[in-house]
Amino acid sequence: MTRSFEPDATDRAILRLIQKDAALSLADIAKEVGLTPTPCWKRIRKMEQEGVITGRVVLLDPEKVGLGVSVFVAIETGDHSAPWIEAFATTVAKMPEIVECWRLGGDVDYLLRVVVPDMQAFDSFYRRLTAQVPSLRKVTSRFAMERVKSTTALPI
Amino acid sequence: MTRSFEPDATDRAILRLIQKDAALSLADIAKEVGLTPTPCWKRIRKMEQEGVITGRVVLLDPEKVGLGVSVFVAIETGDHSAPWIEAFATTVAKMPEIVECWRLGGDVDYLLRVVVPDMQAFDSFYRRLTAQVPSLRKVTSRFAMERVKSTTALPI
DNA sequence: GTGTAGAAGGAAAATCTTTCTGTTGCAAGT
DNA sequence: ACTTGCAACAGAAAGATTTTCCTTCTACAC
Repeated sequence: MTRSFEPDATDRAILRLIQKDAALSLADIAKEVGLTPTPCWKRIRKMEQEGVITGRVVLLDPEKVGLGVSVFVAIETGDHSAPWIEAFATTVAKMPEIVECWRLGGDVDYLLRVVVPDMQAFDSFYRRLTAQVPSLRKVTSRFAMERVKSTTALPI
Repeated sequence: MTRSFEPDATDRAILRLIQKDAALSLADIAKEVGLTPTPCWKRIRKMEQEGVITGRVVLLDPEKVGLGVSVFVAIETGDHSAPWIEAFATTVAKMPEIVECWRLGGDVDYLLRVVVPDMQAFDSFYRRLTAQVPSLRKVTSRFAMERVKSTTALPI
């Protein structure tokens, strides 16, 4: 796979800035990277069109909105067929409590992060998950005690 | 812990929208939630001041910027003292490849997600991590094969 | 050398958004 | 019924984004 996009030092500088704070005005970004607003805007638009920038979002404090409990769920499946994988992905997509789902190599097949208000809500989620997904061989839930670090900024 | 902020249905509707797309104009948001731009803006500003909204960021496609490899690192430590915990948190904060770090309850003490360009870069990271952090009892790395789901939008 | 094409930057104007002002309407409490 | 407080609205001002057009620089051909 050859990369279609090769950001130069200025592109990277812009990305580093707006990965941290997308509310910066073009004037501010431009000043930081040593350009005027126009070429800066052109670079950002190009990166949006090429799909390098996939979106702009606001981040919320989970505690403040009553969603302070994160649980990691490690799943080992007994069925590795394509239809099972596809059905599982569909189920995952439909459950908003699942904010992350990764298919892994090795002993664990899937790792989920689930966000809920409290343990009771997690229990309710857990029942729904295990009821809907067949062929689960082993499901291990680990509760997060502390969010030591969590960033959306990639180390570019 | 009593929640200082109680969002009403309109606040939640606004948050659901801008969690998905923060580039929406106030006019668009207002139309969606059935308000005019001004009260809408006041609600958003209030939520920013109260810390409910912690930031606005752009999200990047990891593949497109050459950071397509995510690795989950599960850590069991032999030292559970406060100074060790603090030193570990400091080290984690300083390593930009670590995009997430959670302290867990149960058998695994910490779970990290590490983002790197390739396996070689992961090896380099791994060496640096194990060299800098003392008293690691067990470190298990699992490579992500597929990002089935990954969202910053909380199920509010 | 000279000419040309393409890429990247910049200035200024047009357009659109955000932010602020003052005002109105509604609901709860007296 | 009257006040009080909150949340909404309309419209204006301030500010940001987006467009247009122009200049510069480099690479390549003649």
